[in-house]
Amino acid sequence: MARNKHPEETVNLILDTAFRLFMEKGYEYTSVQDIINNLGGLSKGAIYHHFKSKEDILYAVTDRMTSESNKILAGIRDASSLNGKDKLKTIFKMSLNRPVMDDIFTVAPNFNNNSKLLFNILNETIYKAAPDYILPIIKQGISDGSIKTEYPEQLAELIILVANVWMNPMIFDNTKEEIYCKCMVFRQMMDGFGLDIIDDEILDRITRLADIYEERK
Amino acid sequence: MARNKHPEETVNLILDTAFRLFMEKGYEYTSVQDIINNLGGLSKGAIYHHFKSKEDILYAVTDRMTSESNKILAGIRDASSLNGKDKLKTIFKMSLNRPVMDDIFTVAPNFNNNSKLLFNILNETIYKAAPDYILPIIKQGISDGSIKTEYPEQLAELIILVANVWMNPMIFDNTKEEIYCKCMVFRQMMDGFGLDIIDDEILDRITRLADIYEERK
DNA sequence: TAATACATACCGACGTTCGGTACTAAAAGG
DNA sequence: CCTTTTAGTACCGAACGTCGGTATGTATTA
Repeated sequence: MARNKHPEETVNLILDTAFRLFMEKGYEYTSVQDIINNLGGLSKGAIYHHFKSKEDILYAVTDRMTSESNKILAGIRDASSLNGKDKLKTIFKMSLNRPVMDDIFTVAPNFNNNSKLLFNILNETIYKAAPDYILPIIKQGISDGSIKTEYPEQLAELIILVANVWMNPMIFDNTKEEIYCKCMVFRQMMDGFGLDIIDDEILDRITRLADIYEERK
Repeated sequence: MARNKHPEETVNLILDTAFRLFMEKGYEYTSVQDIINNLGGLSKGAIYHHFKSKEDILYAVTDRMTSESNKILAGIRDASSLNGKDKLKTIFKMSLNRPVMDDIFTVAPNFNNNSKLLFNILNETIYKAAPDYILPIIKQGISDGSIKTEYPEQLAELIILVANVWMNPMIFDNTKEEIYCKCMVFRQMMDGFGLDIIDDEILDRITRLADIYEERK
């Protein structure tokens, strides 16, 4: 294939293709040759020119999956008009209402045979999302009196772990009904921490997403 | 090496060696040849005689890790003298007081670069421990009035996921202090579900385990 | 003698490397 | 202003070493 004047287009093509294959077949069952064969003329050299390893491609793929989400989180975190508790509530609402969620749920990643991808998401959740986005909000909530806890770091971890991983219908392949039950248990958990922020609008949105995921199969 | 009259000894040797290497270097960075080199004379033929694949060895390793634990869980589940809530409490106490816990914590598995092992533990937790051991206890608790919930399946999942994964100091490489904080948040979560079963004895034992793990490094 | 426990030689597929080519854009020269 | 040079980038694809796995052989046991 001819040399591309805009190499970022080639990078994106590689990431698009790899993303699709990783989701369909799993990371370890997708060979570099598989990616090449689905690239439309590009060669092995092209891939290893832009990425230093197959694993490097996976990192770039997960980065692209989470970066947009993280931008939204940062925006809410840095907003000045809300107290801590309301910021948490806004986060749940906003991250569910992103249009890209429909896309991701339509692609329907297969986390079976995809331990590496799940591991990356888990690490991203615990070591980035929790300390960088949720923790500052909880700390603000402690200051402004809207949130009460002695252990903000751990509360941040637990909330985002449960929300991002356990309640993700793709990871554990849940039906709409199971997701609804999980939401209700999550609400009870949050209420137990004095965080009465899961309302019916959020419940509706989550079950609608689970619906999209379920219908696709 | 000469043929062993008791082949289960060879199987155990392979499992011991593989377990150690998987923990030290991670599953995917341990080659079958690595295992052979640490086996003391045994060859590839021996391994593929007793196991059908490298992945099969991993399954056997994780099975051995969880089987003893599961026997204890089954014993408590099937005990007739306790109500549901007390069974839950007993489970937390007993699984922490097993002597084998000290061993596992002294080996100190490395879950970095070990996504596949973590994935297996996660699956074991959600698809076996939760429905087979925790759920029956919660259902009994609902019958005898000691536990109240509308969503027993999801409550079982959440409790055992948080306890087995999030609060496991090996998985997220926590210090003793962090584990103590996690326990306190876990206690608050359980209290929120009306399950006031985490007492000071359990807290002490957990932090002592985290201590053993921390000192080893 | 049949089945089992292992050894050895070998296979194709894999991720990665590397010498090389083709193209582009900017500098240099006319 | 147009051409030539030059250096750097985008990409190619054969080759390499290692991997998980298999086929076959051999000695031991029941």
